[in-house]
Amino acid sequence: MLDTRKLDVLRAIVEDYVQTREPVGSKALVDRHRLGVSPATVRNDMAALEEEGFITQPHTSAGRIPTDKGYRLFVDQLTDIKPLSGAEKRAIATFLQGAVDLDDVVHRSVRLLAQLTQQVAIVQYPTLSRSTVRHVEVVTMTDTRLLLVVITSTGRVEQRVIEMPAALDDEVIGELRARLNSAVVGQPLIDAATRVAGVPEQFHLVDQAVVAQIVGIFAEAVADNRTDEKVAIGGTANLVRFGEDFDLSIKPLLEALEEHVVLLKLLGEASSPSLVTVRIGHEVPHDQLAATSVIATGYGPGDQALATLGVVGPTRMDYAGSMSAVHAVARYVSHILADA
Amino acid sequence: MLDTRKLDVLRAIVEDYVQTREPVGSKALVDRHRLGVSPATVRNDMAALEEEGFITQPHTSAGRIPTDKGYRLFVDQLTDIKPLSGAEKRAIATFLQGAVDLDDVVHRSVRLLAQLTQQVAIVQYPTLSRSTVRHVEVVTMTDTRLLLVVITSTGRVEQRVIEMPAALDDEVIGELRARLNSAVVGQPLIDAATRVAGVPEQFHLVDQAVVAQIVGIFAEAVADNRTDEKVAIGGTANLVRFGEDFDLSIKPLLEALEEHVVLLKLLGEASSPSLVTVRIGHEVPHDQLAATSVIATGYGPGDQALATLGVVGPTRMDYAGSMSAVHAVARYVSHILADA
DNA sequence: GTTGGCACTCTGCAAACTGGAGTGCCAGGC
DNA sequence: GCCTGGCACTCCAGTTTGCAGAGTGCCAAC
Repeated sequence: MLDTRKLDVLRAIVEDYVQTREPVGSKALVDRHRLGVSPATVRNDMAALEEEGFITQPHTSAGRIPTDKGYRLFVDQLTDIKPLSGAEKRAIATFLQGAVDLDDVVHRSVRLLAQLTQQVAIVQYPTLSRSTVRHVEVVTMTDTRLLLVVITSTGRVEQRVIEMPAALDDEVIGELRARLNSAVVGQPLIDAATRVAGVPEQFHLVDQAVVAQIVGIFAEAVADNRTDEKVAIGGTANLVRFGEDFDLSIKPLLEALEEHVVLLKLLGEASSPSLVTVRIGHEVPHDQLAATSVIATGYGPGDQALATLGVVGPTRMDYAGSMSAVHAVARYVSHILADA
Repeated sequence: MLDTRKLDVLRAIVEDYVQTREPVGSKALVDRHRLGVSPATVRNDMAALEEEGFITQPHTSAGRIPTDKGYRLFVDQLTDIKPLSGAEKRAIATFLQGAVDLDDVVHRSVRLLAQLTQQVAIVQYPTLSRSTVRHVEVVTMTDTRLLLVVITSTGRVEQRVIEMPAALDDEVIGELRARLNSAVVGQPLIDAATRVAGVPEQFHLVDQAVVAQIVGIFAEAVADNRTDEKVAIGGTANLVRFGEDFDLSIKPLLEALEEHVVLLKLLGEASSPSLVTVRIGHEVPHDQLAATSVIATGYGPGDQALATLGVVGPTRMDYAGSMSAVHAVARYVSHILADA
């Protein structure tokens, strides 16, 4: 039904349309590509492709543009993840190498991704749920105020200020620190809340009430997955191009970028870093973004997917280039996290 | 030269133009405002105002629009910071009250500000330079890897991973922790680097080299004012309105929002929270943003200005409302920081 | 100093027009 | 049987033209 020439024609249409942003006609196609046939033949192929729903005409007597289905076929069969050039790889490596902490890694990644793809880039912070506790610190601020700091294996730091109903001895606080640490260090964060449940009863009766309260807040802070919603965004200036090139209104996208919950839904489940997910147009789980595509993949130390990163752009985008950029950045970030 | 009626006319022009987004003519003015004179008289006043450079005509036989100079006069003399309603105040208070840590305070503030003003909101994180050290924590991660955590009086947490050339005894690390803390706790962060200079020589000769290296990185991290550039941005979706209502291209603004250094220049020096700064059009220190205005003020515990927050919008904006919102949010945030 | 009137200017919008690009189809050729 | 050149047809996009409306500046009268 679709012989190789028709596939070639589809590929040519996608490539031209991505580049020129204009419906592409049969003549322009044979001029720009060595198809070896005449415009009339191409027209017949186009009619077949349109019949199958891979391309469409904005109006009679206009050129063709790919449909979402056409992009899908293009992505699935007609394009490979092209490896980046050595120079590009080196640029990525050196750019990310300089990061001093997790925040820095995330921010550098998002900038890099935005610059490489010329799209809007999104990087989710590594989820806390699958990381382990590295250290718990209890700091006295005033008599009745403590600061609880939890450091995780991915380098994230959670902190919480606690008001106590009564002062605690420095000694007791030292003991609390020790017991909390021995209860949870090395354990998955997700288990931490239950692991500390027994801590208060290890204390003197007089201190138990206060300790129980502190431990309660600790458990709460640790169970709180609000922080899983944390994301960094970059390349919003590229949105302007979307609006210009494109009839696409950038309003829904800007709104989505403000709503981190929505964003995370766009990025989708964290997949393996070696697997790049592409969602095209209506496949994106948000009605108002039917004209945008999302390219995403997971990342994390040792290839376990802790979080997702990716780019968002118009359906008419350079899929091959963006996919390889996303893939490469995810690999390097994973690498760095494994080191740190 | 400018009698009160002319000033009234200017005020009316600004108000109408802000609301309707269209050049305002003499007839429309007398219809919408009780000026008590005829259109012809208003026309004479308009001619005078134009002569003085407060208003201008986009083209002959169009209505007038305020110039930057006109807005300036309006802001300086014709408008007062109108107090917010009780309901608004309560909304601000409850919305900010729920914050659990500094990050949360900043993010809530920026959202709130964006929502109140319907502009793009910017909140700078409290500068580290003027805050004091509350606690230093040294955490062993592996034999040759330490995590240094510095907690400041404004609730910010700085962390740095350190690779050591050789392992250190737990005892030595404990001593290091104690000596670092006693050297800098309660001291201004800005002095911390010099205050720890003498720490290494207090150690056994065998450990001095390694300790010196750690202290060096500590000093570096603390002196690093890279973190002063940290800002949160909200309400970017409101940019769409700017583009629509307005011939203003949002591109330079989006670019500025990506460049935190530029942003901070826009916000300007942190002023007292009771003093709201307004920069109008060409007064904004960025050529490409000649059609935008910035309203900013400082905030910080006890009215010492640690950082700046504000909004950015088209020169044609609701100055009175935005100024009061900026003022109110700065006050509440300062209040919360003083508490925490 | 204020007002009503009047001639003039300029935009913004709609309708009409035209050139060009692209298609579909068909008959002829390899 | 598939490919090709030719041709009539369609539709958009950009331009021109015309017109109504809004606003101004100026002047003479109050």
